[in-house]
Amino acid sequence: MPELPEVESLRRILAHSIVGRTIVGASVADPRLRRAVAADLATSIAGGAITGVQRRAKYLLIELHDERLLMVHLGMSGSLTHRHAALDAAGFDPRHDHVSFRLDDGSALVFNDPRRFGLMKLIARAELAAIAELAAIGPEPFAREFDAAYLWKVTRGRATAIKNLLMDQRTVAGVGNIYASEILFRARVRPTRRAGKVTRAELARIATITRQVLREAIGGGGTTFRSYRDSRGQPGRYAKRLQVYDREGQPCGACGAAIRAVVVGQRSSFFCPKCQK
DNA sequence: AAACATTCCTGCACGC
DNA sequence: TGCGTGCAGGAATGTT
Repeated sequence: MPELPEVESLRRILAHSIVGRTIVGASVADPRLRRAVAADLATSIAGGAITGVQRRAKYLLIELHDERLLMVHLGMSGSLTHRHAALDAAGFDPRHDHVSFRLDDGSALVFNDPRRFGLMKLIARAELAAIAELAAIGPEPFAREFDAAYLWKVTRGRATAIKNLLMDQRTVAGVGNIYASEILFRARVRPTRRAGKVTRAELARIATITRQVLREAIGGGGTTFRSYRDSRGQPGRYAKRLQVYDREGQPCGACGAAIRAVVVGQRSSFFCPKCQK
């Protein structure tokens, strides 16, 4: 489910709700995620005081007082909800609540992931840069270095579709299937265009618009297409503002032509055949 | 019942 | 030949 805006929305909420709390205990009901949750996670994390919540690409990094970080990826269907015990025997999902952290105020932080494509592990801050999942990830879209010149450099000579490259985390961090279609629509570039053939002016638009779309989506609390919920169980409000994603056959808001769907790199993609070249 | 918000791995083709 | 890189396709899995 989550791309950068969803993870960032989650981060902002958690930064208010769990920083200052201490993890007093944890339990792993099912360790079988994308990679198995370490057997000692529950015992190792107990006593950890939460000092901050950061994000890198689509990874959430929960900082502990002892220079360790709990690294969480939500995969396709994961969620991290902050539950207040009194409210909530009802919200318990025995099938997919895989990992729970008990906090010192009686609340719980629960990782739920039906498809189990997610990831959860405890790492030392010092090894952050060397973590395999993060090492090859490209610049954050809001970083200075992500600009037209950078995109020019990484797209030249590349035969793959521009949408594939935009979704490749090595190119830029955090863009996934929904926002890639939205960005290319606003930049007026077809998702199928060979990356090496995209012009300098178009790349400049893509860089600017990537930031714009992601910023707006964060402002809307992210997009709920099917199942995304934030840590309070709320859906994102940005879905109603999507202009092409999942809108095959509907009129383009700019020109009225019917939105088309194509498969690019095995992912469904949407575009306006008239506005996007 | 086909499709799905992600990532990782494999195998093949190509160039030096 | 051998090696590195780019690219396509498949797999992991449960839900709607």
